[in-house]
Amino acid sequence: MSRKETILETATALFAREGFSATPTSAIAREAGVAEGLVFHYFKSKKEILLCILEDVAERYLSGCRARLENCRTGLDAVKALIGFHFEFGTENTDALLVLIRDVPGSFCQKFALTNQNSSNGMYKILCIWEKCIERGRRDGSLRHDLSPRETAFVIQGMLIGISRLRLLTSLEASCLSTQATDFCIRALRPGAENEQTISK
Amino acid sequence: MSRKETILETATALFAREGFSATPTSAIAREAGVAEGLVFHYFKSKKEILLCILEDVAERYLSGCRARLENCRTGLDAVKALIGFHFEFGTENTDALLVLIRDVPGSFCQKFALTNQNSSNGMYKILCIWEKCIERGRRDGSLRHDLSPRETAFVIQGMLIGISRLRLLTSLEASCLSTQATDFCIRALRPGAENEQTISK
DNA sequence: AGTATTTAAGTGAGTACTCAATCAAAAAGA
DNA sequence: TCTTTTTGATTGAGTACTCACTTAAATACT
Repeated sequence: MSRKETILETATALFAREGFSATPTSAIAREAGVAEGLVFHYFKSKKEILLCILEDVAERYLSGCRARLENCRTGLDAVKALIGFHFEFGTENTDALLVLIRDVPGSFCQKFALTNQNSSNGMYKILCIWEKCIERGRRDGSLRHDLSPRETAFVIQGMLIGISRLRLLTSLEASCLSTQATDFCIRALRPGAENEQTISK
Repeated sequence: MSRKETILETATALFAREGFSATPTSAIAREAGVAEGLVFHYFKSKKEILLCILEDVAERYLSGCRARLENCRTGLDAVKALIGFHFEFGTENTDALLVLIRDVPGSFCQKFALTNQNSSNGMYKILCIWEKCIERGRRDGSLRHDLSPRETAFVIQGMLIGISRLRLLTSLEASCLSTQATDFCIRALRPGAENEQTISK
């Protein structure tokens, strides 16, 4: 592993544990076993380290989602595949995910906000993937046809990140959570009794 | 409004916007229109300000939940009431909620972790409230009887905070989200087709 | 030799927090 | 009632320290 990679990985672990602002670059260098100057040789600023971590994790998450979608016959299959992948990814990338959960709502709000539907925005891309899944399921009949794709996508995405967040804060075992969350979603999305569906409040 | 309250409110707004670690006490004092020393007259440390904010919001959320539960006949009613309250609370307390979402996973992890099921822990108390709702709904038949209360509570709580988080990051209108989330949950929790329920993956 | 990597020793701005000193108003004493 | 004492609110300059980042020299590689 290159020095640069070592620095990135150390920073990821520290940002996950202490948060971005509370982690000094001196600590990153110390933990990585390099001089502090080297950190600034590879990254022009501390913020760039964070952006690098976030870009990396977003890209891996996105490509993982796309890979899982390839063998899906129906929209329902796709939903199951994406949820399964989400929790798999979460258990294998706890640190990176924690950084995302902790520090994205940070001073980077403008940059990452979904309001500017910048196509370079990872979160927005994932929302679109979910949206397409819902639409597909509606068409092929594997999901309820009274779902509104955009809002449903929003609910699911919020739910998945929220559950991961809660899990990371409580260190509950994930295996069970993944199936519970999947079942929960499937029941909410699968066709059936669409007319009783007006009573929300 | 007393000076102390002014300081607390200013700190809440700044922590929500910039994050705890990235907000200097000097900024709190400046924005609140007081001398920096006064901040430390009322709070013995910067961290104590954060704890004060978090305790306050947790307490208000909890008492709000309890109040809403009083007029509920069934478990299903309770679920609807709690979800409705969650989003109401979120729109009226965006700043405090943002602080919670941003800075609870912070250096306070031990303090707030659900693993130590400290009864003074707000998050744990809310989880318990949800658990009781599920159990109640199972008994009175308004919710599926194959739900496992603890895990379902976990999924719902994660979902609610996750959706709020996503909303705060994207400033989407909340009214629609509340009903969407409620419908989603109701469909997942309401009795019906319990035997098809084995196929999670 | 010459280029790329790595280091140690800075630098100055900014940090949380302290403290001695005012000031106004309440409490106590006459 | 009028003075004296005490109290708590408030200030802002000061302290010790940490921060992100720089620089110039040393080391390793080719």
